[in-house]
Amino acid sequence: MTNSTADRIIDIAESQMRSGGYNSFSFREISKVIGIKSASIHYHFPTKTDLGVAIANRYTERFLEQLVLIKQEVAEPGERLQRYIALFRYALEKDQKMCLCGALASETDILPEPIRLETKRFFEINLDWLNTAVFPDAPEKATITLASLEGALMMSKILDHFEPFEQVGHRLAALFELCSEEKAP
Amino acid sequence: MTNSTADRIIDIAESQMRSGGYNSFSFREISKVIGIKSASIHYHFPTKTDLGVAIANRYTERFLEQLVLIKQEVAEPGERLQRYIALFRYALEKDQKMCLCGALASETDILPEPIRLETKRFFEINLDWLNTAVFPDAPEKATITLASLEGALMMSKILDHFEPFEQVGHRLAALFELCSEEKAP
DNA sequence: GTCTATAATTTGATAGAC
DNA sequence: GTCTATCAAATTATAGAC
Repeated sequence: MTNSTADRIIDIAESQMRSGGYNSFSFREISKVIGIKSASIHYHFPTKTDLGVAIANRYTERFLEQLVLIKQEVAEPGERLQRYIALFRYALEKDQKMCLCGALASETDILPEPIRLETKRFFEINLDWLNTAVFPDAPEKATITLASLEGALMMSKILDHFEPFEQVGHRLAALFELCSEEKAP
Repeated sequence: MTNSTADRIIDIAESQMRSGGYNSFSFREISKVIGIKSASIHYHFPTKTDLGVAIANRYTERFLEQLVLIKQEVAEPGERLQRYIALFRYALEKDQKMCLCGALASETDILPEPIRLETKRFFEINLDWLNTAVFPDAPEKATITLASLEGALMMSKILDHFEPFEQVGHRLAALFELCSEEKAP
């Protein structure tokens, strides 16, 4: 059994969005790839905003599934962090693309409101998870973890090399282990 | 004396690019804002790619000027880092926009080649500067500094709050001061 | 569910007058 | 340098047949 047409539409649109943002996917392009007419896409998703929300929602829900899985399978916070980093590494090395919500967050100002809210939700969910599952003590660590991973994807894409991402992943592990509890001046 | 038309074109296009990326600015929109016809813009910049390169180049050169200035005015690495962080804070709090090259790097795959290369140059220049002026000992720190600052802008934009950026800025300072020299397992 | 046909708008770009 | 006029292409979207 294969995917539904709606799923395939989301597949292709998501891929294009992760490459070039919200203004970089079109009904025509999607229709060419899957071999139907662009008018048919409107049957599944009446407007472009509707499709955009569906894409962001599926992406966030799938990501959340992985977060739940990690929490179930791994108890030790340091190893949970490694598994979390691996989610972003997968995006970079296998998909060779940005995190969808990272690509969208860079365009916050031009996103239709429903898509902006769904993108925001992705970041809130990730911060919540990091705060509870990895850094129960220091809330700022969740922020720098997510920020540096999103930035690392961006840098590895433009520099066309995995090294920036791996350096950040390595540093995050060190940050976790070595600076466990300190105070600022 | 006021700016030249070419400068004003770049001003507006840069602003739109920083809000929504490369596919988010158009000759028509620019022409409306500055009160000339879109055909006139082609006199200054024959193609959209030409304009895009000019925008990225001016942005990078201006940023580089600031980096040189910091190096001249401040000797202490920790204070240099504070001044560096302030460049990004300015982008967020005064312009209320992404770093131009951060917005473009997220769209690496769809950028015309000359724009991609100019964007890449921005990151290379920043890493070079951080490595020589702030972290002469540990090269990976430059990467996590730039990555987390770009990611912090992205997060503060989508979460619509300065807190993520300030948390990252605070953490970077702590990273600099407290984990000055350690080894990983 | 998918098609044809079409509308209305926007886009980057060019030719040539002034 | 800026204009008018125009173009070809791409965009989102709708109406209605099958």
